[in-house]
Amino acid sequence: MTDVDHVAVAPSAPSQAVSSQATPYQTAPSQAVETNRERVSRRQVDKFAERRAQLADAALQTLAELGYARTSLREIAQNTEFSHGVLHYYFSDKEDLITHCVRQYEAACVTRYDEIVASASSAGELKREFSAAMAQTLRTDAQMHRLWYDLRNQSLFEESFRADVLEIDQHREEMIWRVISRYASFGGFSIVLSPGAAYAILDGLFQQALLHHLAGDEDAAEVLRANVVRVLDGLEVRDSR
Amino acid sequence: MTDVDHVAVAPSAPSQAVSSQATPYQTAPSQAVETNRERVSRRQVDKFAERRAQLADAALQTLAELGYARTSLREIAQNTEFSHGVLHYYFSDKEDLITHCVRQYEAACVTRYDEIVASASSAGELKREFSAAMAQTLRTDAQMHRLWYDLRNQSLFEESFRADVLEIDQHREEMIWRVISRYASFGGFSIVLSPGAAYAILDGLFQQALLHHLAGDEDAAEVLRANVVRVLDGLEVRDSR
DNA sequence: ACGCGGTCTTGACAGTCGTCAAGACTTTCT
DNA sequence: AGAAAGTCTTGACGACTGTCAAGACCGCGT
Repeated sequence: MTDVDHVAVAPSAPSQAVSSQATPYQTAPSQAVETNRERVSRRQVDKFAERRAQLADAALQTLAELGYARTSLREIAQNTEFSHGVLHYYFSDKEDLITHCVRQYEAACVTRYDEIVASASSAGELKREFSAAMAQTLRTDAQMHRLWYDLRNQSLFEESFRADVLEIDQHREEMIWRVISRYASFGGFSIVLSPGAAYAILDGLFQQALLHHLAGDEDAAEVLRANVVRVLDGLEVRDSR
Repeated sequence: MTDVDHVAVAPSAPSQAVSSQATPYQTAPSQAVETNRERVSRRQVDKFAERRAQLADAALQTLAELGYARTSLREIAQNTEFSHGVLHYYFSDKEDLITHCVRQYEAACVTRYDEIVASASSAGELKREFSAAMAQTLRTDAQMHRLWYDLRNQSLFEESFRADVLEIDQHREEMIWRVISRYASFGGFSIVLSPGAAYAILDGLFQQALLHHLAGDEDAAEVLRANVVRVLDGLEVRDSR
C-alpha cells in the first residue's frame, strides 16, 4: 500500500521534515486534541533530524578526506556504524545528502571570527588576533577548508549546489566584513574596498596558503599571517593620507 | 612477443617519448650511420606527439565542460574522431592523460598578459589594459579558468598532480609579477607586497568574479575590472606617502 | 503479550568506469 | 608486391557506482 512512500521517500511522520525543509512541528496544529500523539511525532522527528545530522557529519568527514570526486555513498557509510542502505532512508538521493552537508557545514564555519571581533578592544589587537586566527584555522582545519573550496568549485560545473554555495559565500563575505569594518572603526578610517573585494582578497590569500600548507610548506601559515597583516595595514594607510 | 609492450605502453620508437617525457630525438645518437632510419623515427615521434597533443586538447575541452569529477575517458573520446581505445594507445592511463593535459594547459595560459606589459608605455595605460584584459578573459575563457581551479583543487586531495599544479601556479605568479613590477617601475615606486601575495590577491578577485559570472551575474567582469584597478591604485598610494 | 510503525540490513539491479587483449586497418620500408 | 611496424577499433573483463525492494529487527503503545 504505502510501501513506496515509506521506503523511497521517507517514513510517514518525518517525511514532512525531509520535503518541506522547515521543522514541521513549528506549524502548530490544533493543540488541544491529540497532544499525546503529537508529542510522540515530535520526538520521532527530532530523532530523525538528529540521525540525519549525524550521517551528514560522517559524509562531511569523508568528503574532507577524499574530495567530492572520490566520495561514494558506501565510503560515507563506512565512516559510520550503519550500512550503506541507511543513507537512502534519510536522504532521497546523493544530491540531497550533499546539499544537506553543505548547509550543515555553513553553521560551523560562518561565525569563526565573531568572538574575536567582540573581544578585541583596539585596531592593533584585532589585527593581531584576526591574522593569527586565520593562520591557526589553516593549520587546524585544513581538511575542512579544502572541502569547502572543492564544493564551491563543483558549483562552477553543477547548478544544483550553486544557490547554497553562493549563500554561504555571501555569509563568509559578511563575516569578513564584520572584521574589516570593526577594524576600520577602531582605527578611525573608512574602507575603500567593497565588502566583496575585501573578502575575495583575503580568501585568495587563504587559498594560496592552503595549497602550500597541504603541499608540505611549514611556513605557509606564518606567511599567511604576515600577508593578512600587510593587507590590513594597506587599508589603514590608504585612507589616512 | 613484444605484444605487451606494443599495446599497453606505447609503440616501439615513440615509447621513449612517453616514458622519458623528453623529446627522444634530442639525445643525438651516432649521426653518421642509419640517418635514414633516424629520420623516419623522428617523423614517427613527431606524429605521435602531435596526436597526443590533439587528444589532450580534446580532453581539456571535455574537462572544461564537465569538470574533473564527471569526465570519463569515453566522454573524452566522443569529443574526438576516434574511439575510446585509442586513449590507451597514446597514454598509459588516465592519470598520465590528465597530467599531460595540465602541462599542455600551462603553455596556453602563462603568457596571457605579456604582450600588454610589452606594449604599454605608462602606468595608467598598463593599469587600464591589464584590468580590461582580466575582465575580458573572464568573459571569453570562463570554462578554461574553472577547469584550472578545478585541477588546482584536485591537487589538494590527490598528490599526483600537485607538483605540476605548483609549477603552473608559480608561473602564473611570475606572470602577475611581471605586470606588477612593470607597473611599479612606470609609476616610480616600489611594492610592499611579495609576488606571492600580489598573485593571491588578484587570483582571489578573479576566482570570485568567475563564480559570479558563471552564476549569471552580468556585472561580474566589470566589477572585477574596477576591483583590479582599485588594488593597483592601492599599491601606488602605499609607497608614495 | 501482541502488533505496528519506525529503523536498519541485505542483496540485488542496471549502468558506468578504467583497462586491456585481439585483431583489423593503414602506412612505410625493402 | 610482400613484409613489417604503426595505428586504431571492437568488445570484453572486473570493479565500482547510485538506487531500491524485500525483509529482518526493535521499541513503543495498546
